Amino acid sequence: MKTNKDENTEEQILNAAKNVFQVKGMDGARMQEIADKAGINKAMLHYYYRSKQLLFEAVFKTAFSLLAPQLNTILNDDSSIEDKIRNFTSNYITFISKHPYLPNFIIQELNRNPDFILKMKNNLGFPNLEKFKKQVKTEVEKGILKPISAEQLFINILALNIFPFVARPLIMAFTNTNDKAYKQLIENRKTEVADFIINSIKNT
Amino acid sequence: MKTNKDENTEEQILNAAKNVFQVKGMDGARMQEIADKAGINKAMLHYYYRSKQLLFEAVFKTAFSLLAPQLNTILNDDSSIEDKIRNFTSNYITFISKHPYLPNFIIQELNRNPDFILKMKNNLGFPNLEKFKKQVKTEVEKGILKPISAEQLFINILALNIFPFVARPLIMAFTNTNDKAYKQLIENRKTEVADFIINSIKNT
DNA sequence: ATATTTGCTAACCATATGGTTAAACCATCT
DNA sequence: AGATGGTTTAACCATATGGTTAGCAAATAT
Repeated sequence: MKTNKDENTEEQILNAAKNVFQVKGMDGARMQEIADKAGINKAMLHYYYRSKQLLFEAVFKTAFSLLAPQLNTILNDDSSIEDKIRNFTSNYITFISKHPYLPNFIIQELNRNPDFILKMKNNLGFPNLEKFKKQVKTEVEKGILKPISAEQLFINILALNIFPFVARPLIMAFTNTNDKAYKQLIENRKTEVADFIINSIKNT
Repeated sequence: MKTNKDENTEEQILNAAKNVFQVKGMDGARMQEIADKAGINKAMLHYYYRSKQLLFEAVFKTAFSLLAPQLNTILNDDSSIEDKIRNFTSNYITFISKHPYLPNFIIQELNRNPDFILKMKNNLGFPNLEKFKKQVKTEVEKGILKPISAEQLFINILALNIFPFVARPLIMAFTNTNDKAYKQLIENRKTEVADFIINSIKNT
């Protein structure tokens, strides 16, 4: 019996859980707080999701499945490496700006429990580097790009895009910026990061 | 009355606390586990450090004061930007390889409690960008470097060096590498990251 | 030698927390 | 109307957890 109201409750729980888990992590999150945010009784959490662990996994999976497609953009379309980098950098920073807790949440929880990613790997749509590797190799051979391994390039792209969100408090302290200035700094990166990468790898 | 034995106990606690806190974080750490690892009674933790919070702060401060001097290397010596980047990249990756939990610990806990860094900012030896900024400006004006803001360059350097340690489980999954292969990949970055950055910013 | 301070432990405490239960509620079907 | 079955709640439970206390042990001072 899936009335509207039922679906709402389940979704409300997931939403509240998303907020709490992403901000406080598995260990810091409290079932009571999730229930309060969802505006329901704590017992409902268990009615719908059985346990904290399962509720957490539901949140983690939706978070991860939000992030993965973004990566596939750069891996699986047919444009040139340069275009891919420009597109990805701009899109990704825009995307994360709307979900600023996402990368940190995923990275943190994977460090807490590295085996967790094995469950994700089986999912359809898990990022796969094969096409990207071939493409980098081809463009290097053609002399479009300077020699670089696809893995290292991929890591660099991720690092330059994701790190400013993950290490935000640290960087804000080092660079002496407030929220507004940091937002601007991130905004600038939408094009600067791509330029930075392409400057480095493109043959002239 | 600081006998050897006393100092040993206090240090043993700090050491055990370091291990537990760095792996499990403030929320995931248990006082009992710290006591067990230190081989002493739980009450001793409170005898020496009063509360979990204070013990945690002691750990955090030592961790942070281990990391900060590394950053000052790149900021405050007199070599050229290029040399700084080469030195820093190699040294930093070597250093972190010996303390792999450090960056993630600091980043995670700062996200949990951003105000925490204010306490650090007052410490002597807190990284300061002023000299680095001037130097970048000078080298850009001289035409040695392509135009880039010192802040963005600094963020890029940090990102490329630190991110592979922070996001290790994620990257291992994406690139399909095991522990050994990942270690090699990191090893290669000691020079490749510097090349990557310098390629990007140096005028030819 | 004795008193005193310091280091340490076992037992205990109050509270927080994830989870359960029994009963109430409410919509739908007969 | 009354039975049925999914949904929701208040009250409850067992355990984990940070923290405290009273007293012992050992070193230091007198």
